[in-house]
Amino acid sequence: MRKVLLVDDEKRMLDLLALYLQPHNYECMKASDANEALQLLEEKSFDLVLLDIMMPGMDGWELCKEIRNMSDIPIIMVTAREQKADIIKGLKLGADDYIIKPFNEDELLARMEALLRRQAPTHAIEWNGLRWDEIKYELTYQGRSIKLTPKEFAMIGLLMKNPNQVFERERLIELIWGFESETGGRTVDSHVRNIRDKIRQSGFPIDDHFITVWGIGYKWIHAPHG
Amino acid sequence: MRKVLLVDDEKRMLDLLALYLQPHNYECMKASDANEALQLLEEKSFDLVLLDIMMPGMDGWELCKEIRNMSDIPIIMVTAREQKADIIKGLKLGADDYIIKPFNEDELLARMEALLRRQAPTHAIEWNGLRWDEIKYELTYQGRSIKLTPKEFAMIGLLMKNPNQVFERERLIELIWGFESETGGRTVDSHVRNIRDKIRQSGFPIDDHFITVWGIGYKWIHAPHG
DNA sequence: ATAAATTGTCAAGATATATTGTAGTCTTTA
DNA sequence: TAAAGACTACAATATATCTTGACAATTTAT
Repeated sequence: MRKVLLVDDEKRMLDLLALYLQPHNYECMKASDANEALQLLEEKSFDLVLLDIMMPGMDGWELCKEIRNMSDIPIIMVTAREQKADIIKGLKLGADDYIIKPFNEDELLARMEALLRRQAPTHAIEWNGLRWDEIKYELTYQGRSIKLTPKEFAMIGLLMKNPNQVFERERLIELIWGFESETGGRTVDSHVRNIRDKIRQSGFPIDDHFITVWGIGYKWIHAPHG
Repeated sequence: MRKVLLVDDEKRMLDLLALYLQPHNYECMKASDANEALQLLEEKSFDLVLLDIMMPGMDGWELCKEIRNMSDIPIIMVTAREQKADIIKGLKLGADDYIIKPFNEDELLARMEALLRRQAPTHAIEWNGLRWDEIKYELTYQGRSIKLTPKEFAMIGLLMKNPNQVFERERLIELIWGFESETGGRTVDSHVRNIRDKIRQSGFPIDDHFITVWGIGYKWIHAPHG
C-alpha cells in the first residue's frame, strides 16, 4: 500500500483523486494548502506527492522548493494551464514530472507508477509468513511472535526491506549503529548468528533467505539459489 | 559531457536535435532505424536515448522493449501524436518519459536533465541475458545465478563495464587487487580460467565475449570477431 | 616447419573469511 | 541496586578463496 499526499485547494478535486486512486491500492491523505501539506509531510511518511501548482497563499512553486529542500520524495505537479514555461520552472525546482488538468486518469496512474518503480519505502513487510512490522515493533512467523533485540530487529528489517541487495558489514554498521560507531565488523556476525538462531527455532527456513555473501557481507533473498 | 543517442527516421529531425543539444554539452550520435540504434548501443555507451516511436521496420515500441531488455538507460520517447494510450503503452514498456512533437526545446532539455539527475552511476550491466549486478553482488544468465568469488566478480564486472577495451594483466591487478599488490601475473590467468569455466557451464557463450588479446591481456567484446 | 613466446590447466599449499563457543562488559528494567 | 538482557570481543574451528609453479597447449615469428 503506497501512501500519497494530495495537495489541492479545491476540495472536489481532492475527493475525485482519492476516489480514483484508492481502488488502485494507494492510501491518500489530503491537504488543501501548503502549510497543511508541510505539516503532514513532517508528521507522516509518504511515497509520492501530487501537487497542484495553483493555490492561494504560498503557491505550488514555493511548496515544491520547500519539499525538495527536506526530502527526495517524488513530486508530480498538477497544472491547469498548458504553459510550457511553468512546467519547466517546476521541473527545475525539483519536481519529477507533471500532468495537465484535465487529465486522463490512466495516464496519471502510469506516471505515478513509473516514478514509484524507482523507490519503495515500507513500514511492514512479509515473506512466506514471516512478517516484520516496524510499527508493532514485532517479528512474527505464522502469527507467532519471535522475540528480537533492537539491533537484531533493525538488521533483519533492513535486509528484508531491501531484498537481493548486499550489505557489507561496514554499511550495516553505518545504517544500524550510526556513522560514528566504533563497532567492529565481527560484532555484526554475532548478531547475524543470534538472528538466525531465533528465527530458525520458529520453523521459518531462515537459511534459505538470510544469505552470506562470501567476502562481502549479507543479503536477504526471496528464494533459495536455484 | 553526456552522450545521447538520437533515434529518428527523419534525417532533418536528427540534425535539428543534435544542433540544439550540442551547445548544451551533449554529445550526440544519430541512428535512423532500430537496427542502427541497437548496433550503436552495443558498441558505445550512452547516458540517454531519445527515441521517435514512429519508424519504419521495427517500430519504436519494439526498440524500446529491446533496449530495456539489455540496459537501464533512461529513454525519452518522442511522439507526433498526442494519443494517451500510446504514451501509457510506452511508459509501461519501460520508457522513462515522453515528449510530444512539435515540442519546446527548453522543455526537452529540462526533461532530459530531470532524468539524468536521478540516474546513478552504472551498478548493473547486461548483455544477451548475462547480467552483472553490483548491488545484488550477483552474476546471472537468463535469471539463473552463476556463483563467483570476489576476485572473479570484480574482474568480469570491470571488463563488461568497459567493452572493447584491452586490460593488461598489470592493469587488472592494479584495479582489482590494488596498487600495492605483489600478486603475480599468472594469478590473473587462473582467475580468468575459473570465470570462463563457471560461465561456460551456465550456457552463455563466454568464449565469444571474453577474449584473450595475445601478448597483451584480456578484453570483453560484444560480438564474435567480425 | 620449427623454435620461441605466451597462454591454459591443474591441484596443493597458503591465505583469508565466516561461524561458533564462550565470556566479559555495558545497559535497561524491576 | 541487583538481576536480566543486550552488546561486544576474542579465540578456535570450519570453510572458501587465492596464489603459485610446473607442465601442456597454443600462438607467433623466422
